[in-house]
Amino acid sequence: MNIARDNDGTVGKALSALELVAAFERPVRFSEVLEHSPYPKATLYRFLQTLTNQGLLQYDPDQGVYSMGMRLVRLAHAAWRQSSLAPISRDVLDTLYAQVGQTIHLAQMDAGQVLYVEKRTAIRPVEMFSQAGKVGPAYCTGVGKAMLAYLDEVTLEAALQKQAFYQHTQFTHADAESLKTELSQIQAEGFSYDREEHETGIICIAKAILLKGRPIGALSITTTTARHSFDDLNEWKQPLTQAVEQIARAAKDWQFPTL
Amino acid sequence: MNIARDNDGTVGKALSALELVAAFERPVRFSEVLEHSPYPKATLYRFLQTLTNQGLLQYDPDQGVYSMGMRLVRLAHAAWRQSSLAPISRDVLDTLYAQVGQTIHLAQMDAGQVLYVEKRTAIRPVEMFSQAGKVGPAYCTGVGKAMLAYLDEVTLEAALQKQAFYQHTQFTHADAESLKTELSQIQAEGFSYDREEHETGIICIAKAILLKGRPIGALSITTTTARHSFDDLNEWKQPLTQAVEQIARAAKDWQFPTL
DNA sequence: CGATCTTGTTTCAAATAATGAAACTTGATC
DNA sequence: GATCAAGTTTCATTATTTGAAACAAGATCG
Repeated sequence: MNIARDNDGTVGKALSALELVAAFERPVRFSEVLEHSPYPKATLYRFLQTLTNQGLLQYDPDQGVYSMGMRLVRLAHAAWRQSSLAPISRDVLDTLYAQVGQTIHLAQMDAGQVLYVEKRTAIRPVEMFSQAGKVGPAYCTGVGKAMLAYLDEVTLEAALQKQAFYQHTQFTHADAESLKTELSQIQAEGFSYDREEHETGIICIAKAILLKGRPIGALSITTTTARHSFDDLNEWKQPLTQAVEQIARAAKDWQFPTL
Repeated sequence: MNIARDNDGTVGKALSALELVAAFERPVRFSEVLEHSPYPKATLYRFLQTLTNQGLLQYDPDQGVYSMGMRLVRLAHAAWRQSSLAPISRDVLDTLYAQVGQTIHLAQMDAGQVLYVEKRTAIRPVEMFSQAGKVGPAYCTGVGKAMLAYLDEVTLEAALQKQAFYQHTQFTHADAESLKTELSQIQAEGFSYDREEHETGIICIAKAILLKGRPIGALSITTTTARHSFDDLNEWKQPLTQAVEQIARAAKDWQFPTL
């Protein structure tokens, strides 16, 4: 396995064109995509045409705009069911939420980023894809750091390359060195914390879900500085650990794919 | 735009290989995929490799199995947000659910099939991707028939080609002719019904969501024969119509992509 | 223990598909 | 009616894909 190159011929290029459209987060004209594209006009044009034929994009002839296609939703449903931790963690999350009454996130690693696959919140019970499928940074979230802490040397380096180290708050790690120091601490301690590193006032405690020593996901309990102190977070260690262990056990049985 | 061919060169073939894996609904060995594949060994092998590199598939070296990749979930999140009716329909569905207290489905058309993008149920409030992304047949569901009824001649014929006409119950339409007769009736009436055509004991009333005369989705209220009669369904005509109109209005503002 | 499958991976010349500069079409704008 | 911008098509060149066959690595068996 190479160091994640996008040298996958036509398929790789077409997918990068798809990402180009996705990045806009709204329907886009051909010319807009072209501006952000490394491909010549005719080439990009054919990519978008192919992607549209394939249902990965949708084309609105009235407005002349492309948007993301619904076939992706169908495919993601299959992905979510067969290789996310979410389906097997449902009951565990329900129980944990009943115990702690705080926002809970279940995340997995994807291309160096944190991908949320399930969530429990009081505010709005049903939010579907608006929650699952969301991505976040790894270097400044509880779940992200929890998973990074258990990656092997090679995978970790690859993941660190992809971190932006954008200074979200004054507490955000500024570089890989600073982050690495905390990672070894997390591994020793078994718990990861977000101390307002991503958003001011938001703190969390997280723990990695391990399968054969490799992190297959992470679970976090989130709160605010207004309601809880850093020390309060530790009171959830026990229920969090229990939930993580239950998910790990379920994953082992369900021959879960390792990363 | 051609009649939806999969003559999209390498990209089309690679995606059909992806669908092949998706169809298993579980992690699969290379040889299992090969058995169901029209491609020669080496070709399929390279497809799976490329798809894995691209994160559309995941490969577990321990078990030697491929499963669907998490990149799909990330992409689908973008698709769901920018081109599904779900985000703009959230409040409308909440209101409708509060009014009728029955299971509600919001669906769109994808490749001749019904794709559910949002749902409200009493049983389990949060189910995420296990609900959204699900697909169902068009010819024997309320939402499916509602949308089919408003398709133009050409698109309808293409869609009808893709219907299986599997006899789920004794009430299921057996062929395109029988279905077409009902479609014109639905168009005249404005409402579509599922009279135990998909599952015994399950009935629903549905209505298409139109934008510029074209169906961009459909909304349905489902119940059981145990609790309601066919006539009872008509009591929901008013709230259903109101909800459909609200969604249509929201879609118009948000320059929603037409199918 | 060596022979024989079975499954997965690589090779390489031939076949095919992708590429992109440029020409062309369409429709809007001045 | 001339000019400009956006989108689409063409076609010779170039690069990628293709797949039969050889190869490797385990399993299974006599």
